[in-house]
Amino acid sequence: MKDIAETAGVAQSTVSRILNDAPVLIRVSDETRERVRAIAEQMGYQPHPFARSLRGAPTMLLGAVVRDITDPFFAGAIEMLSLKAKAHGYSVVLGHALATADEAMALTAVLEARQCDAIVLLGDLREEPRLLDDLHSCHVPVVALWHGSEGPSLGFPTVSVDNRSGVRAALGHLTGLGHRRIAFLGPDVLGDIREREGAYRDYLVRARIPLGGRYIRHVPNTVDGAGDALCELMALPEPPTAVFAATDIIAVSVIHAAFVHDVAVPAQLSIVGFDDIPFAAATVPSLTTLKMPVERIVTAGVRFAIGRVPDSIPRLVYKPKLIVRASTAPPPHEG
Amino acid sequence: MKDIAETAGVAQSTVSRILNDAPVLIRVSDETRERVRAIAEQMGYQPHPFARSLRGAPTMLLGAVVRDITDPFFAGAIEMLSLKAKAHGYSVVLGHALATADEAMALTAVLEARQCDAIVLLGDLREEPRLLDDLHSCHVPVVALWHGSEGPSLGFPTVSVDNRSGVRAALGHLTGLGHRRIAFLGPDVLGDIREREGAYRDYLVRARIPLGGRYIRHVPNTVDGAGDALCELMALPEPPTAVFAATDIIAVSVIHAAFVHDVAVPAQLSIVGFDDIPFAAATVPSLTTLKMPVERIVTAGVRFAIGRVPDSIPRLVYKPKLIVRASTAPPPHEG
DNA sequence: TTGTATGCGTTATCAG
DNA sequence: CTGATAACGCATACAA
Repeated sequence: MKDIAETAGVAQSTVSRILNDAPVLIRVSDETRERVRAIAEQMGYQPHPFARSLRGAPTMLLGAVVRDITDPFFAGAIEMLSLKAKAHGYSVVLGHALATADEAMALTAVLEARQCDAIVLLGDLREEPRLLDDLHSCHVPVVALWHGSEGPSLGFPTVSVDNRSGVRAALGHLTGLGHRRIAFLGPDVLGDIREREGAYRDYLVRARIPLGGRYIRHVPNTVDGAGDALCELMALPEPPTAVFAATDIIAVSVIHAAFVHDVAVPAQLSIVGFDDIPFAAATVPSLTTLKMPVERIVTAGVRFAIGRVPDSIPRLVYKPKLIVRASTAPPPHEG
Repeated sequence: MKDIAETAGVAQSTVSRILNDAPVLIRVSDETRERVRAIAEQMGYQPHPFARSLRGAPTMLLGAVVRDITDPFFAGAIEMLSLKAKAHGYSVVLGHALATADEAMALTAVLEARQCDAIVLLGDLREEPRLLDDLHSCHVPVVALWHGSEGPSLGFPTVSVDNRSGVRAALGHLTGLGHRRIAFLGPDVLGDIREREGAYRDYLVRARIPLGGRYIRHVPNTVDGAGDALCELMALPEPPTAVFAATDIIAVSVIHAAFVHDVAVPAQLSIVGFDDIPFAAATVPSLTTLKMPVERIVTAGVRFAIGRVPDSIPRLVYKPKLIVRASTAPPPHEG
């Protein structure tokens, strides 16, 4: 910018004013303006954001701390975040919260994130208390996405999916088909998933299907995590006729395990997932699931992140939508 | 830092020296050092990276431009990149190169990336010539991952998978099982994928299986992209007995389409993919595919990105590994 | 309408 | 051994 000022024969401050479209209060002669603009263009001038932020300007950086980027669901969420952020001129820098990371790493992630204008948490990070503590003592706004809508407040704005509504839709679909022995498979973690389990229990009680938790199994959220659990369930004297999987990944795992163990889907066992990841449409058979309102959740999150900080600590919730595909059917006739 | 200098009653430059472990040439009295360190600790001092980089220090930021974050394969690659980068103290900022983005957006991505110490390209970006041009006129090192190992040089270091070796392994496996009518389904894009198609053609010629490209179909790299192509192929007078899919995503699409159209896998049709995404182990049936040496490729990429710039423009290549699962079997008997 | 001067947080240089 | 000062690139209050 100094160079361009010299070339144009004006002061550097003038250049700054012109290039930043300074308030109309300060009028610059059109002649000078044009000349400077032309030279800047020709010299390929690039503003240096760091110098700007040194002066107190926002860094236009959004920190994203993701529970697991490998999870296709979060990968999609990140893409959406990146998109929405860019729409506001922001870029996304990745922090990590890998479960395997020691606490020092979590700390580092935050330190590096400190120069962001805001931090977006994706997925339930309550397993990293150290990180959350750090975040609380952080001056930038923090917003938590998919942390679950119930339970004690985290201290920052939260926007989640309406898990109860989703579970109602899924179980309503299954009971509507005639199912009564409906199993639940989900990871044993806090937050969003736990809420789905709670909603499942509540629904059954209210629908007068007293299972007493016999059909609940905790499995890791991986594509090969549900095999053993499914075997156990199908070996019961009264095996379930349907499985509600807390995530599509688990649903995929169940479908695969069912195939391996010769359990016909959906003839013998119906399966419902949660998330509607891209693969859900391409499983064999394709998966009935709940479509996550990703765009709305991310949009709201970005608004909280870069908008004015609200006085209260809002908790937003959006409803998922049931997508009926080929993995659900009426239960087999009692034999 | 000014505060801590005042509190300690020393000059701010002294603090800087101490906190940065300045060269031993300059010795600071242990007493002062300890005192300053203690105060810094207690005041929770955080260095401000932007101010540092203003002075010419590296930003410790790695720009990642990825073709499609939603692609589970790239999601895994990004995670690995993030991991390896952090091992060297770097963070990753996301650029986007969505196919739908207009050129201005691609430009923006680069501009924003300019303050990174290096830029890592993931996947073939040759469809964004504007972006590549920008990158060439960029001062920071650029390294391209998964851009393919053949064809004209991009002008920056490239590290890719050995597509020919992978294709040989896959087709060798299929021909070893007795297949001769092997179809190829892949996206019609340049780079890595095109190389696989070329290697497929070459292999068949050398194996004296003259198909003349009758079994080649170009399909989008999506989970629902292969349906029509598969129908066409199976409707041929001599339908293929095996499909080599250029990516696991396409393979998943083929498996699903086969199921929908009552084509038995692998009894009637064997399928091989490429990448070994996590889902490949959980398809129905599980997918025979080529495991991508992600860690080695990313490690090499990071080395090029943050290491000394080599005088030549290296092109590294790592071999994938065939993983035989349940989607391949001998072809059906000719009826 | 434009130029000068200052400061943001650091580090490097030079003087003390 | 340590303090003062300049410089990095930019924006702005103030002077001309």
